[in-house]
This record gives sequence, structure tokens and C-alpha cells, in this order.
Amino acid sequence: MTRKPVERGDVIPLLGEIFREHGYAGASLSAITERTGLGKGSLYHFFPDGKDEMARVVLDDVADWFETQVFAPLRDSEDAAAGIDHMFRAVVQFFHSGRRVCLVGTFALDETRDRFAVEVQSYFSAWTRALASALRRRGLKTRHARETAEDVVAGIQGALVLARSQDDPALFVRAMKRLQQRTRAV
Amino acid sequence: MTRKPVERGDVIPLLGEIFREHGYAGASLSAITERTGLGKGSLYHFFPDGKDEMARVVLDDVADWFETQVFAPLRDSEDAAAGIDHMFRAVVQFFHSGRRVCLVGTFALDETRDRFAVEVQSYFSAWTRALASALRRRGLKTRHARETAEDVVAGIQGALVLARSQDDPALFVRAMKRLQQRTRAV
DNA sequence: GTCTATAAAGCGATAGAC
DNA sequence: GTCTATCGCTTTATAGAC
Repeated sequence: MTRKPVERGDVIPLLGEIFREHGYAGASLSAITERTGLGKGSLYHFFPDGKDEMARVVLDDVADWFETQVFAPLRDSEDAAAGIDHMFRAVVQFFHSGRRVCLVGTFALDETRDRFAVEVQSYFSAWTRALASALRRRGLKTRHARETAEDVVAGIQGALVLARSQDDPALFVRAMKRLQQRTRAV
Repeated sequence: MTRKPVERGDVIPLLGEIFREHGYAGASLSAITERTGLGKGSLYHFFPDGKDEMARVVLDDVADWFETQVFAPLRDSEDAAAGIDHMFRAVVQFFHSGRRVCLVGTFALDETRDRFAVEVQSYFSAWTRALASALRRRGLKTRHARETAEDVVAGIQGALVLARSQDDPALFVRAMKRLQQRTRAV
């Protein structure tokens, strides 16, 4: 029974959860050492620039996941409607059916946005542009597609806020169903 | 020229801005003393329980404002459509046309929600119920009214996230226009 | 009521042994 | 690579003079 080696990549998902639950300011190194099981020595070995670098790596990891699992299918899927349906499935999965909040959304709301301005801006603009592209291929006019894309992405973010405020993940899932319906009624 | 007396009520709006901009964890007492111009002695004189009490007072202040300016008109306005239009005007005004985020929304996303669980839960449930009431009086069936109310409140919260992520308040104003249209198409 | 001084704890980050 | 010890600073909160 070989001891499981802890690699840098193994801690990134854990860091993601910590930042999601506490926000950037609230994610203390003590919370990070506790959750990851790694001492400060190991953490600073993996992430020499400390907390800033940890958050940056997580943001990069999230951006990669959405690019391959959501944005690319939206842009490239031959069947645009299938690409959109795929997005909603991926979103419900990623946000754990409303039990998990959006890391980039939490960073966007407070002064953390200024620290990661480019990453926060890119995430949401890539999302809305990819969705607008799919909606255009579904027959919507450029302007209508862009507006609907913004409404849907905002609707997802808002549903996460609302679901968490009510401690009711099912609220999120129901909201996703309705948003999905809206993208079908073209 | 009499010196302007500083009263407890005068600092509440300032505290609100600080919590909105930094979140609960990020709102340090040093930031609060700087913004309010009050020393720690005065702050703890006004708010003996410290930061927790300051945030609680702000939440209460926000709840009062929405109750009188938004929820009550939604529930009681003879002309339900006018009550809804009034809500959108009040919302655009309150959130400074997208330059200001929602305090309760920021509290809802991280572990701050647990500290103020009742206040966070009540704010959003009062909002959605008041809006659903107005939509019912506009002719929507109970279920459809409730769903639309959730979509609109979530849409507002998400538009705040999106607008701030893009540093583009106008995005918020445009989103409000479209949400308002949706409440008219009955 | 407002201030300064201070306490006690926690913070992010670093050094150096192993 | 991982640990412990520690640094310097900031945090929330309190005490007490005025």
C-alpha cells in the first residue's frame, strides 16, 4: 500500500472550495492548512507567492474547465441547441445542483475584483460571447442573442445567490430548467 | 457655524458602503475608522458588540428601506403594474445604476450567510413574495407568478454581478429594462 | 462622546532543520 | 517536500484619561 503522493495539482480543487466558501479575504491560511492537510512550508513550496498565487491558480483551473466543458461546445457544436443543453447540464453539475457558489462571482462582488480584474472580466465575457454565438446559430439576431446571453448568465449567477440565501439548492435547479426553456423558445 | 454633530444614525450609510465594497470579512475596523472619521472609542460606544452589530444594524436599515420603498408598494399598490414599475425605478436608484452591489447578496455567498442567516433569508423571501403578489394581481397564476418573481429577483442579483465583473454599470441598467419588459408581457 | 494606549489573538509570510 | 518556530504586522476589542 503505497502512500498517496500529494502533488500540487491535488490541492487546487481543495483551494477552490475554500475560496468559494470563505471568499478571498475570509480564506485564511489556517483554514487552508486545515482543509488541505498541508503545512505552510508545503503550501509556500507549491505556491511561492502565497494566497494570491493560490487564488490565481484556482481561477485558471476554473477558466480551463469552463473553456473546454462549456464555452468550446457552445461555440463549436454543430447543433447549437445541443451545445446550449450541454451548457445547462455542465452548469448544474459544476455548481453541485445549487450547493456550490460561483468562485468568480464571489470575487466579482467585493474589492477582490480589482486584484483579479482580468480573470474576472474574461470569465464572464467569454461565457456571454460563447452563449451568444450559439443563440445566433439558433436564429436569433445579433443584438437579441447578446441580450439573451447576458440575461441567462446573469440568471445563473443570481439563482446561485438566491438558492444560497434560502439554503435551498432545488431553487437553483428549477431556475436552470426555466432558463433552458427560454433558450429553446426562439 | 455649529459643528455638525455626529450621531449613530449618520454612520449607518457609511458602514453600508464599507460592507458592500469589502464584504464582511474584508471590512476591517481600520477601514471603518478611516471612512467614518470616528475612532474605535466612538465606534464601540455606538456599537458595543463591534463589527457584528454594525453589520446587523446595516442589514436592518436595508431591510427597512426595501420594505417601505419596494415591498409595501408591490403588495399594496392598487395598480399592480405601477407597483412593479416603481420597484424597478427604486432598484436602479438604490444600486446606483449598477455601480453599487447588493449587501445582502454579498453576505449570502460566503460563510457570512450563516452569521446573518435569518436576515439574509428574510430579505430575499420578502422580495420574491411581494413581487409574486403583484404579478398575481396582474393576472398570472400563483405558480407562474412565483416563478417569474424568482427569475426577476435572481436576474437583478446576477446583473449586479455581471455589471461589476465587466466594470460596466450600463449593463445593469439595460438588464433592468429587459426584466421590466418581461413583467409587462403578461 | 471621543481619544490614545494597549492587550491578546490571528494574519500572511519566511527561515531553517530534517 | 514537510515540518516547526518565528517574524512583523494587522486584527478585533478593551481600558481609562479627558
